[in-house]
Amino acid sequence: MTKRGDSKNRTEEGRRILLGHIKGKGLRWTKQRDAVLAAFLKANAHLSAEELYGLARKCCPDVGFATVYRCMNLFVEAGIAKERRFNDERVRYEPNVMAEHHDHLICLKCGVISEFEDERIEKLQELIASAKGFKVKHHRMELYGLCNKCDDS
Amino acid sequence: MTKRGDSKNRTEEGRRILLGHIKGKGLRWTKQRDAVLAAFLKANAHLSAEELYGLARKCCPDVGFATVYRCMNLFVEAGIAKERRFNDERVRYEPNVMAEHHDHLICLKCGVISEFEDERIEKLQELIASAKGFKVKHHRMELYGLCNKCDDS
DNA sequence: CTTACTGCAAAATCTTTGCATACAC
DNA sequence: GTGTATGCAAAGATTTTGCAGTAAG
Repeated sequence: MTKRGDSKNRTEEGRRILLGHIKGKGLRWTKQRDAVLAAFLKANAHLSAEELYGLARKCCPDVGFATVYRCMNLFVEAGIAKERRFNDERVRYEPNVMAEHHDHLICLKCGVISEFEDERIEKLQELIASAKGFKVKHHRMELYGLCNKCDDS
Repeated sequence: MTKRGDSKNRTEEGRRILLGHIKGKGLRWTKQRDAVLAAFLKANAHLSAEELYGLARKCCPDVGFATVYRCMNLFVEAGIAKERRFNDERVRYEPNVMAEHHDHLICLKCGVISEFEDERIEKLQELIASAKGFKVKHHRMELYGLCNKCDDS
């Protein structure tokens, strides 16, 4: 069992949080939202809107592109998704359920995205920022390079 | 005098490098390229294509938008400019002449972009990456927060 | 029944490209 | 002269929005 919890737990927790957000705001639960949510949480990856559109349509063919975007914006608002943009490409969405803060390693060849967390980095950032009179709210740290597999070949 | 050299030196060096690149490839030196280059190097900031367009037109009114983009792509190719995209906004260009590697602090309120360099960060990155079997090629580290001025108000 | 949600297509935004003309070399 | 560079407008790519119909509560 990973730090993040298994896929089943995450999916249940994600649905619970989203339902709370929806009820609290007088919004509605629809089969499209369910399809996009399921695709999003099951994958546990950094998917683009296009990829989510493809996945969601597998179980609910009448999902439109706009709905995927509207869903993802809703999920971000509800706190269960985070937007990421690596390598200046399109936005990708990352599940934010039962997840700790982390940064990313991106393989330039195969595109695999790996996550890491390092307390020393967090502390150094505070140090550097305060030396410049900045108060850090959030940060972004991405390491681009070659993963084990791609470096060999 | 800063680490980066003063604006005059940087401009001369940038022009020298670009001219070398242009001659080497059989390209041509035009007044538009000169105008965009001058605007870009004089500002020494993180400007968008739109901002560069505005500046370049001041001394050369017949510069088009497409030319600004074409120029900036050429400058990146020649190695005198770097593309940056903060906060998922549009691309901004940063002079890369007589400049050391550095990372950025971005104020969320006033948008000011400050640069910093820290050897400890670089070393930690290598450490973290190699623990994951990654070989780092480049990285991106951005701290978002409030600068001195904006935190007070 | 009320009004939020949807799909579609059109718009917005940023960047690149095609084309005929202008101009370095 | 030859071929690169330019401006313009049109096309691309990604994301958002307007609208009339659909459906959740």
